[in-house]
Amino acid sequence: MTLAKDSGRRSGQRAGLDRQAVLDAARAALDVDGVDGLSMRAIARRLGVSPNTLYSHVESKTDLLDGVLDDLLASIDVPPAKGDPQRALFSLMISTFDVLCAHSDLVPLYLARQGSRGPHAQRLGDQMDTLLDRLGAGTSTPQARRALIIYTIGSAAFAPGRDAVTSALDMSAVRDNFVSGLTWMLGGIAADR
Amino acid sequence: MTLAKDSGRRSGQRAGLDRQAVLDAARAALDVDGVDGLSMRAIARRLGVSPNTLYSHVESKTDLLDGVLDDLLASIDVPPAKGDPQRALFSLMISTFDVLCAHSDLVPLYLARQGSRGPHAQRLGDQMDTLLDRLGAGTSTPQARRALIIYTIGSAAFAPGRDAVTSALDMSAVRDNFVSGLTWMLGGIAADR
DNA sequence: ACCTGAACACCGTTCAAGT
DNA sequence: ACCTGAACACCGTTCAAGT
Repeated sequence: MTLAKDSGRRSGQRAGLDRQAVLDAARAALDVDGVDGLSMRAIARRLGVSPNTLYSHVESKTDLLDGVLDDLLASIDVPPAKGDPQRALFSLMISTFDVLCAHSDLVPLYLARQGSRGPHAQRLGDQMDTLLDRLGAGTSTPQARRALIIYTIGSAAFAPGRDAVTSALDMSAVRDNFVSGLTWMLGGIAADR
Repeated sequence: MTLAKDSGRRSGQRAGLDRQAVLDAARAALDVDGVDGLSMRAIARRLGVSPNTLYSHVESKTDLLDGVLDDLLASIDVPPAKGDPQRALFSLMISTFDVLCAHSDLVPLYLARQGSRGPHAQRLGDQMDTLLDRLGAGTSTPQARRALIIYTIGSAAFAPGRDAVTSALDMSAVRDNFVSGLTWMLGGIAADR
């Protein structure tokens, strides 16, 4: 029943973990048990290891959450900066929304730390900047980027969570609503040019 | 030093609390210690009462947070629905942003429960609806309301927290940035009419 | 009805010690 | 360097009992 609780390991014996293994276990815990599964002790249990060994691979719970989050952002496909920049921005933000929505209960924790500074978040921000420049946002590119990020992350946080009773119809309404707001905002940005 | 820890009360003796007294203590704890002060045990300590007596006046911690939040929203001044609806919406959202910003560390908890359904939140939503109708949003009024709420709450969540080292200059830049996005979004909504 | 002590099942993190 | 047991200082909540 209890999976690998007493693994019979003595003090000096290794379990063969590294940072990525811990992050992977955290993601698995998140997928199965939601944000409640993201406790140090639950992750350690899942790895068959005592809670404090996580600190050999991760600085703190905050550090772990940052890692999980950036791993999540890795699965956003960044479209090439060709063609209509407004269309490209549109699909980039929708991709981000979809990925974050799949873990909407994690997003408020994300917000609490004011966004990640991980490499994948950086990559997304850079791509947004070049697209906004090409759209003609000019000197207001940083403000536009920030507004789009806030709206997208906020929308994902407001999306129905994993435990909510939500029909596919409700979910598509939420998505349509996100698209409406995104259209308004992008339209406003483009009109300023 | 420890304020009213052992108050010498025996089992049957009342402390004279009611729901509002608990909510007030919670707000005081929030103002002094930030969101970390918002634990049942810390609030009880502040009231000189044992932790479990809070459950005589509050259903759960979630219920308490809802109460604190709606008390906060009460201090948003809702402008009369006269004059230019776009200007009125503008100032309504900015008032909301300012109030939420004063407790930006609370906002992610707010988001996690997808907004409050308290009486004051209701009042704000109703006012937004009438203003959006007067702006000519028509059938897209619900989407516009939702987009504006998400952007405003998200912006407050992203505002620098109480412990961050933030100059007044940074804070006003954050506010200016919020205004930029709000302008774009309102412009987009009005242009659809 | 309101409050108490005690308990339950948890947290994140640190520390000394073992290999 | 990686892992352990034990401990510290917390959580939210429930339960039986007292007035």
